[in-house]
Amino acid sequence: MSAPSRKTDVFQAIADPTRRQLLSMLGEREMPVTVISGHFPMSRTAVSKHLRILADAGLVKERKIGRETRYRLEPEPLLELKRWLAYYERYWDNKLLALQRFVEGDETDGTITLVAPEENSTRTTE
Amino acid sequence: MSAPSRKTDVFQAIADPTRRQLLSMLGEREMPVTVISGHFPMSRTAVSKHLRILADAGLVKERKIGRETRYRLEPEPLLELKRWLAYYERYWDNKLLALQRFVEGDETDGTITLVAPEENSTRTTE
DNA sequence: TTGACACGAAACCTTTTGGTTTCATATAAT
DNA sequence: ATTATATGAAACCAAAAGGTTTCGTGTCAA
Repeated sequence: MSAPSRKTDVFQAIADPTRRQLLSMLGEREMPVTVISGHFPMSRTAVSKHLRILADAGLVKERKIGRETRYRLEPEPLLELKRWLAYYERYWDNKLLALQRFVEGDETDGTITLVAPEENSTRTTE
Repeated sequence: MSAPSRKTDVFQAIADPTRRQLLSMLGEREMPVTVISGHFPMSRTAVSKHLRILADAGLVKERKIGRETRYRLEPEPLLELKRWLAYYERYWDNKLLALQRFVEGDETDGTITLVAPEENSTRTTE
């Protein structure tokens, strides 16, 4: 059970450039919101909302220290991305693609059936 | 130049579950729009728009055959994702994280400075 | 105990997204 | 020629995303 019913999809979470920047920033060290938001051209509240989305995806963890809340990277959910990507690795040596395109040369149904992960097994949004 | 100024961001392109499904479907074989859209609970036009977004991200290639347009997977842009992800691999053996958290034990500025890729080098949206 | 600070929640606004239906055009089939 | 098929473009719409400002609450400092 590597995807423990997270509220937000990892793919969705990393789609936003600001959030990717947040991740790389929090990978370096744990940081409180005000400090983090100092690095962005938007309001603290906006950054806070991005952090919430990342937290909902399990990509960051929060920890309260006195009056401040510190966030840090939680890389684990990225494994889902890694697994997804791993499926496509097989296309990177173009042999398989070359074969397929050869087969596709004629109109018939190709009969090759390999099933990709995701969308059938990784239904987190439900 | 692995990111030849694509119109759409790869991260953005794969954020949508329908589009991920499209990719896995087109990885198997080249297919015309009507056939593809038969597998989805939405209109052909909607699927067509998703295909356009994928094409703008370089993730699919189109090829006209008579009156039909066939689409197929173009995996290359996924390498950007792979590179991005590779950066975070270093966190998966938790040694680095453990070290950081140890350092973070006190309040001082940590001095550890490793720069993540993305957001500085990979500015496609501009 | 009075301020100042750190933060999230709420209400609100604008732009983007994901979808629809309708229409135009190119190609194939009769 | 005429009709049917395959597809994209356009106009439109509702909901989601990404922001903002304002307000309330908890915590630290004087």
